Order: sequence, then structure tokens, then C-alpha cells
Amino acid sequence: MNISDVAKYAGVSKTTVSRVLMNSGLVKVETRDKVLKAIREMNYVPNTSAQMLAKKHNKIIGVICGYDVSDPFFGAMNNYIFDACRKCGYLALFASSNGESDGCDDEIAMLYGKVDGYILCGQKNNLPKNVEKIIDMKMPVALFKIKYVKKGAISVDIDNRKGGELAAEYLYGKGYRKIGYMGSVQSGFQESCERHDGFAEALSQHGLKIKMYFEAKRDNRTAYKFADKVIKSGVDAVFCDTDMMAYGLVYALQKKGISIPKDIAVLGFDDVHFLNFEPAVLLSTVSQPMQKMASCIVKAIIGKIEDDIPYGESQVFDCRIVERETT
Amino acid sequence: MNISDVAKYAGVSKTTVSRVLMNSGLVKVETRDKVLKAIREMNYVPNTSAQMLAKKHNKIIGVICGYDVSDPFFGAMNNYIFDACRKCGYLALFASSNGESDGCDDEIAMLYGKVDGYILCGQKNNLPKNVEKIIDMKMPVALFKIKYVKKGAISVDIDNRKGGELAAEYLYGKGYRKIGYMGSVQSGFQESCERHDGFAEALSQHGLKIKMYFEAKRDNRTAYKFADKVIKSGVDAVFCDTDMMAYGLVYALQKKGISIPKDIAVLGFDDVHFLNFEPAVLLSTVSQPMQKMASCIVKAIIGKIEDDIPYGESQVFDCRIVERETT
DNA sequence: TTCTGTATTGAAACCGCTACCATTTAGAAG
DNA sequence: CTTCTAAATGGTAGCGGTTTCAATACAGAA
Repeated sequence: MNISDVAKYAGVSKTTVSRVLMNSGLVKVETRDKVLKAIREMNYVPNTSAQMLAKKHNKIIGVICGYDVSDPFFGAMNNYIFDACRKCGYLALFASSNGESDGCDDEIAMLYGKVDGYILCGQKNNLPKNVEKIIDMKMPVALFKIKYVKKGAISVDIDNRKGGELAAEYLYGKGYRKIGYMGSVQSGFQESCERHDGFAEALSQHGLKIKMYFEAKRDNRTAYKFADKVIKSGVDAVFCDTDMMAYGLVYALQKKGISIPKDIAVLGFDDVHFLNFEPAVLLSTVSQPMQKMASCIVKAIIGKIEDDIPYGESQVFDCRIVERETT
Repeated sequence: MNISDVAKYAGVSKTTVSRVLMNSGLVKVETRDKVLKAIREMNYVPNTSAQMLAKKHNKIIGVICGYDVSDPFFGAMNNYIFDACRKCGYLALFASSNGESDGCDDEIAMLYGKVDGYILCGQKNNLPKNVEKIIDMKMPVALFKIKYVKKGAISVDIDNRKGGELAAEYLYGKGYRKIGYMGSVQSGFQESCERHDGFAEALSQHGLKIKMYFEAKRDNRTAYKFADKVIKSGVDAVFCDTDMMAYGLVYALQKKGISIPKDIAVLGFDDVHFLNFEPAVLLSTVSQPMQKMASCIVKAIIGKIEDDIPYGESQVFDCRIVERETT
């Protein structure tokens, strides 16, 4: 069943049916109703590929994620992106490279022709090359939470440095003076470096230094193992620049009988909803406006797709402290 | 740039290029090489929509999930499905209804025309109606881990009852005799009911009964709150029919100074990899062969899509015990 | 040399929809 | 009752592939 059948049934031309379908507005009201009735009665759904072929786009945005989606933080992130797309009538087609492959050439190729634009998120190798490639293909690209500014590519991120400052100010304000930092600066995680810099700088404004730095991976497993070192270091608060770390640490400290936040306070970063199950770990954290950010990037890329709107190339969002029970 | 350009460049007809593209085999070797060379040199990629329009399919499978994807178990599940699709040259297009809406009519409609078949997974309302609807649309449907058998719909699941039995036998074998059960039988979760039945039955074979039943939601939060009740009940082991529950319980018990498994053993169900971070909670559990299952369902539905292969309508997999440190 | 059969190739129709342009219709103005 | 203009509708050419069917080439057989 196709548009011609509907046209025949409604006693009009294909063109008119198409116009009704597209809400083009130049159809007499009664004709429109006749067509709509036919569509309803025949249970007709237009063929997406044909539309795409004619219109040159799909209403699908490709999302290439360089992370493990079973990590609640990223799972939630994908959800936000999905919802933002849906609100605009788009679908999100996810492809995860799991950060394994060298770059994400495969993923880009897999999605090519099926999507109207690409959102890249998470850590990946060869990022510049990949972005370049997508731009060469004349496809819209947007970078979500990636530190890389490139003319022609939309970019949405938080101000990590400011986030770090915020954390430091907060802990200082609460009276903590022997403050530790857990992050992944040495392994070169940009976001960690920036948060660290902001944090250190803000502390130094108060004449303080980071009492002890703990280099961990960005997960709960390694953070967990640091419990003893943290205790021995004599800090009264630790800022973990990822909730997953904070979470692992809190868990380990609690198990060792440390009272949180009385003995040691813990502050996270990300606000991973899934982890904050009452009453176990009501983690204090630096929260990112993920929903707004997702909505922003999706709208920007759709603007680019549909109207080639010149968008603000780079959007930076602020974080805020969410005080719960670990500080 | 399109197939005609390539044809012109290579000095052959569109048809020949198309044949090369499709590996149809009726092209002379040297012609084929010529065409391949042209394709390579021009960096040509065929237009997916056009292919789809002509061939009648997309190489995309729609996955409608009625759960929260930021739950690590489901996040991982989606990953397995994605990988299985990719191995077969397909893409998975996820749409999550988050179990909120009445059924998943919206999701089915959103994906219509973009996908070659549907995989439904997770709890949802109005399941039979939705399955019926998809069958009426003449689209392949497959049900993943859903208890509903319908002629015309592929179904892949584990044997939950047997899983329950396995758990009981295992705990009994380890010498536990005062065994508790935490599940969602009263709220009517099919999978929980079946696991519970199998568990209870296997215990009764040994002249035992479930010492205490705890009705919880299928997450860590509520399970956490049961710690006191569990302790007071005097059990020496608890079988939680979901890892998330087991996890919440273990956490709470440890925090209260209970030694696991010496004082109380805990056995989970699902084998959620993400939660098993060393050395915090190395949860003993009933593991499902998720990877195999995902691969099975994807192959079945692709068979249906491509060759209308009469597939085994219903596949049931077995679980196995994974012993770690909580038993 | 001519004929027959098979291996290659190409022309054109088609997939279902949109977009451009032409045509018809209706209503207002003269 | 024309004439003119704007609104409504229809015809048809793409979009970029695949597929059917016909045409050609070439080999071996008669």
C-alpha cells in the first residue's frame, strides 16, 4: 500500500496526499479532511526510505559513544539524548565503540546514510581525524562533553574548571581544610585535569594545597582500593572527580567503619542518579545539567540539519553543588 | 555522487556497478576490479535509503525496551543485543518506553518504516495487543526475556523455574538450611513467580520450606531497607531473585557489621557484571547466558527478515551458578 | 563457416515519495 | 459577462539504487 493507493481511494492526486502528509498548508480544508480520512481508514503509513530518498533526510541522529553503556552515568546520558531527540521528532541511533577500536571509523561508516548527523560523545582516540572525516562527508557533527573545539562542529560541554572551583569553594566553606583529591590527571583525562586545576587554584586562593592526590581509574573498583591510603593520609575530606569513584570510596570507607561525613567527607562529580539510592549512599556531588545539555546539543544539530542554521559553535554549561549526606 | 557517476568513471553501466556492490557474482573478474577501483578512488558509498527503497529492507532492527537503561543490567543487555546485531551486519535502533506509557504503541510507530523487525524486551503493558499489532503489520517480532508465547513471534528466554531450582540446590548443597527468599512475587512479576516456584519446590524436595519471604521491588533501594528484617528473621542465607536486590542487601548487611557469608550468605540472580567490582561485592549469583541469548534472538529475527526462515518459535536457555564470595 | 548455448553487459522499469511547473478553479474586480 | 489574480490541484521528473529482460560477445560444436 502506497501513496497512490491512498490518492485513488480519496479521489485526489498523489501530490495532494503528499501535501497533506507534509502539512504544506496549500490544500483546501475539505480536501485535507477527505485525505486524512482515507489515510486513517486505510491505516496508511508513509514509507520512510522513500521520504528520505526524496527529502534527503531521515529524522535519525547517530550517536557514537566511546564508553561502556552499562555504566549508569553513560546509560543515563544516552537516555537524555534519546528523550531530547524524541521531543523533536527524531530518533537516536546509538553505536558504541566501547573505546576499544582505534577511533570510531567503523561506527561512522555503519551509520552513514542512515542518519542525518552525528553526535560524538565520550573519550575516543583520533578524535580530530574523525571529526574532520564527518565534516568532509558534509554531515553535521556535534561533540557532547568532549574537549575539542573545531570550526564547523557544534560542541556542548560543562565548564570543568569552574566545576572544580565550585567543589573546592564548597568544601572550604564547610570548614574542611585537609582536603584530598581523587582523579585521573596522570592518565591524561582532560576533564580530570581541568577539574583538578580549577580545584587546586580555588584552594590556593585560600592559602591551601591539596593535601593528598590519589590517581585512580574512572570507576568504583580502583577507588575502592584506595580506602586505606585515604584513611592513612589524614584528610578530612576527599573530592572525587567522578561519582563512580566517590561511590567506590564511600563504600570502602563505610565498610571499614569510618563515619561519613564525620570522620571523612566525600564529594563526587556527575550526579549519577542511579547510585543515589536511599539510604545507602546519598552522595554529595557536583551536578551537571545533563538534561539541558542534551536538549541543547540535539536542538543545535537539528537546526543545522533542517535549516542549516548557523549555531553557536560552542556551548558551555555551569554545574552546581548538590549537598546530600556525605559532606 | 551516485552509482551513475561511478559507472561513468569506470566505463560500465549502473547495472554492473550495482552487481559488483551486491556481490552478485555474474561479473567478469577484470570488470569487477575496474569497478572496485573506481569505487575506491571516488570514495563512493551507496545511498542506504535508495537501497532500502529498492530492496525493501534497512538492516536495522528496532529494539523496544520497557525498562530504565541506566540500570546496569539492562544497559548490558542492550549492549549484547547491539553487538549481536553488528556481528550480523545489522544496526540496533533502541527506543525505550521506560515502562511508563500504556503499552508501547508510540515506540512501535516511531520505528515503523525504519526497521526490518522488532525485538521487544522488558516488562510492558498490553503486550499481547502490541505483538498482535506488529504481526498484523507483517513485520517480524521477537520477544526477549518475556514470558509470552504467541504463534508467529520468536521468543528467547531463560528457564526461570529451573534457575530457581538451581539456586535452591546450590544453597542446600552448601549446607544452608534456614533460607530466606527476596523477590517480587506479590507484585506479580512473572519471572519472580517462576523463580520462586522452582526454588520452593526444590527446597521441599529436601523437606525444607522457605524460612522467610521478603517482598521487594526489583532494585537495590528497597532491598537495602530489608536488612534489619533479614537479620531478625534468623536466616543463614538469602536468595534474592535479582542481583540489584542482592546488591542492596549485601551493602546494608555489611554496613551493619554482618559478615558475609559467615553470618548470612547472599545469592543473586542475573550476574550483572557492573556490580561485581572487586573486592567490594563479589556476588555469588545465578548467571544467564546473555550473550548467547542475544545472539540467538538476533539470528532468529534476521533469518526471518532475510529468508523468511521458519525459526524455532521459542528458545529456552539454562542458567548456571557462579560462585563468588557471598556464599 | 554457421549455429547454439552460455557468460557478460546494458537499457529501462520500478520502489514510494517529494518538488517543480502547468493547469484548472474560484472569486474579485472591471 | 469578461478579465485578472490567487488558490487549489494534478502531471511528471527526479532521488539512487535493484531487477527484469533483452542484447551482445564469445566459445565450442556441427
